[in-house]
Amino acid sequence: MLDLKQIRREPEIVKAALSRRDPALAEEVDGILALDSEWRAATTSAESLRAAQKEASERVAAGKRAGADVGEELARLKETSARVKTLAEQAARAEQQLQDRLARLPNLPDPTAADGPEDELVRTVGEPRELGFPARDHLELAGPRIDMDAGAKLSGTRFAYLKGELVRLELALVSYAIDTLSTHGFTPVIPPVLVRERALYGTGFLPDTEQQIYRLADDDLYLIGTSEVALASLHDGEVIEPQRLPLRYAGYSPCFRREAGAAGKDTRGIFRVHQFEKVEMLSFVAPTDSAAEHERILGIEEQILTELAIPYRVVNIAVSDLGSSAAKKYDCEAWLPSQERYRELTSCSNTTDYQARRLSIRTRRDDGPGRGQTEPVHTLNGTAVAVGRTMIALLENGQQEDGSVTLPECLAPFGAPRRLAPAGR
RNA sequence: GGAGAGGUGCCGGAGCGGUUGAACGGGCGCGACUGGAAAUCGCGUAACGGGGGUCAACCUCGUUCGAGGGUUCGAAUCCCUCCCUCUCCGCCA
Repeated sequence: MLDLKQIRREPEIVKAALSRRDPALAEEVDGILALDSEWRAATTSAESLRAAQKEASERVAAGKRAGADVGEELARLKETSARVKTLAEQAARAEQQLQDRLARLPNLPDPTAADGPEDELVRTVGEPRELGFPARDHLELAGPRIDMDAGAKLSGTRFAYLKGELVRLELALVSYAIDTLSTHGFTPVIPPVLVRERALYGTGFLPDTEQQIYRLADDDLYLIGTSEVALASLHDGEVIEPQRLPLRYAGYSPCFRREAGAAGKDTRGIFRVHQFEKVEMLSFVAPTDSAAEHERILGIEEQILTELAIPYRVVNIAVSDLGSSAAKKYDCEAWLPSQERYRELTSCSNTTDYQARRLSIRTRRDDGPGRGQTEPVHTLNGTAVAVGRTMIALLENGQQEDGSVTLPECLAPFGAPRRLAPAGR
């Protein structure tokens, strides 16, 4: 949610910023401003009449106590009451419309977010290995340890069974990620994965990406597509005193995505599936600190990729591709030998005050003008390890000519095998 | 799932339908007293929204007693729906 006061104060700046995403948004801002003045006019008249009503009401109460006849005043008040009701309804309707439109505006892009239309390459790290033999993809390397047929039979397309050593590898990746994040000050969290609408609205996934989200029809609950939803909601409605910031959480959860509209895309293997495990970072920081925190989170993602010996590159996502809540986003893309290109593995976003305003998560300004006043915190999120895709990258980059896979040393202490045997036929 | 109890400010805890934004107590902050402290006394102690303002301080109006509706001139107080907490029974990893 954008700050309505900012839209009033500097509409041209807001329009210019939103136009970077989509020129049509500037008009939307004008529409919102018109609704805003309508709402404020209605509110002012409703409230001043209500003030008069309250005052008269007190006179009635005083008169009754004194034993006076208040019949006439009561009749007048009855009429006032009806008018107040009408005016209040008008104001409420205007406010509802305003809020609905406002809620659909995406976040203002950060000035340093890439202009697009292409993402901007930030850096490339690590050299793709010269294999010297034809690359196998992750399904060939995994063999029966990834069972797509059984997954499809059980649950449909884009579901998989993971078996044997790959389960050990998955658990090790998760432990390794949690361990690494702990050293960076992130508190491990296992959140609920079924949430109410508010959590999705608050994080900006609704009304924006409705078609991506699984809903339980009978219970008014949704399956989260990322633990970001649950973690950002952890402080829903709170005022966090500035000395408690930053607050950092490492969420571990399964993630569920409908992948509607992705038909025919990445259909092979577990690159794009309806359910996967992920360890996610989420930070709540003072507004002045979010840019630095964003780089910090990116740094942790890069540390993990480096330790896992996965060649990758970092891109600054083009404004037109930003999700509605992000002001700026980096993706880390891993080299996949079988596709001979870089594919998205992790991602981190600075959502500034967009989610915090919707979820009413505030802190207090601790100096300067307006000291002691509450203002929304900034929230940021980033992938530590998206297990399925990380596994793909490990398999493909660690593959040997005989079809075996060498796995990185850093996972061994967490129970991962050092080597995967070639897939049996 | 069945039966019952309950949700009030930072906390505890009152509250005949009418000066209750909310008694009383505690906590916290400031001040007085003190060499300093304790004790004591005094003052203060919300969020959100509208309007005004030298757009800071501040002033003013409104909303908020789990949430949303309703009754009423007037609701923390009455009615309905939902959410949450606790106790007992049932079921269960």
